[in-house]
Amino acid sequence: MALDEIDKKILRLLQEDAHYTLKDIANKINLSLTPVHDRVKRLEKDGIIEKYVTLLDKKKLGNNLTVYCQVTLTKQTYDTSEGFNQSILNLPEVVECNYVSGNFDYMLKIIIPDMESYHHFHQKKLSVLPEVSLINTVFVISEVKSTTVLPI
Amino acid sequence: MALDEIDKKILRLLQEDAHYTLKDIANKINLSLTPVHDRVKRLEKDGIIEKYVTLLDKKKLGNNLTVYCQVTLTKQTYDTSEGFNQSILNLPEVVECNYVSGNFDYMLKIIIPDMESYHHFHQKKLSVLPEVSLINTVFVISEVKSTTVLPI
DNA sequence: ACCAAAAACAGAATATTTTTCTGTAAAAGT
DNA sequence: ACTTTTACAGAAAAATATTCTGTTTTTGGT
Repeated sequence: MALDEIDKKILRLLQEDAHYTLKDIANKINLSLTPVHDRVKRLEKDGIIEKYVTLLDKKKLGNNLTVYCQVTLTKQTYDTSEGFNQSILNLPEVVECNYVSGNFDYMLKIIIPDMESYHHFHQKKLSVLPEVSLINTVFVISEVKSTTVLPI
Repeated sequence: MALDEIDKKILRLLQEDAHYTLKDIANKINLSLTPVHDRVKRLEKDGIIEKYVTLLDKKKLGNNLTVYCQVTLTKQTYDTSEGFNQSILNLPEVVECNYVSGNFDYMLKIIIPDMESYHHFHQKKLSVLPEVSLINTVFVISEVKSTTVLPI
């Protein structure tokens, strides 16, 4: 499962644009179609390549507000954690949720239309969860960088 | 540029899997190829569809540590901010960087192999930036949710 | 209400891309 | 040294995207 330099080149290209054709890639790395095809299939099978997705413009979809929620639970038990995790998975506004170290238990990233929708989300969806004790909100004022590209 | 229900169905599918074929989509929403093709092209032209990317498994690539960095700048001036922003764009470990409200100025998300690499990143790449005054690190213990899918 | 224009769609033809197949050369294992 | 495996190239086949033609529906204006 070790990646050689050719695998890395392929992954670097595909991370940037999932619509590069095999020919595009083959040309860029000076190979024929066959090895490129075989390697991509292997990378998919091995799960290095997780999936191909389409990224949409959140603002053009009307999502003009991004916030981080720092959530503290009522208890730090397994059951409490699991209950919270399950609830979060059903909330589409929550695009990231991580259990973290520090002064709070979870860091959430929320993408939502505006302050009014956030108010509603906060009051009716998040703070109502029985596991939630405290929510500290950090508002994003300006996005500097956002990438799905991992360094290889 | 208003999206009708058909556009939304197409976007919902493409968000999940950029490799759905036009035929796949056409079947799922009971249309022929032509309207699906035309709509996708329009959504691309209008920038609703931003790009198609490949998501890789960060752990299989050896990135076993995710951290949030809460950064405070030395000054809140425009020049300081811009200088910091530019530096961040060149750091591949930083996958998110947002200017935020609250007790600190920036929230960063860092994906990195291990604690040792984070130590190096913190000491040699982040804290050395002239605009940086304070760094508070929040370690991710466990990832609960991470999605590129926006609610439509 | 009527007409012209535009938009949305279906089906077929074409071009491009992916996938499979065949074979060769290099590398690895015994 | 020999076999097996791996990596690759080129070509054929299959699948997909793109373009073209034409019909129906919708829209906007009079």
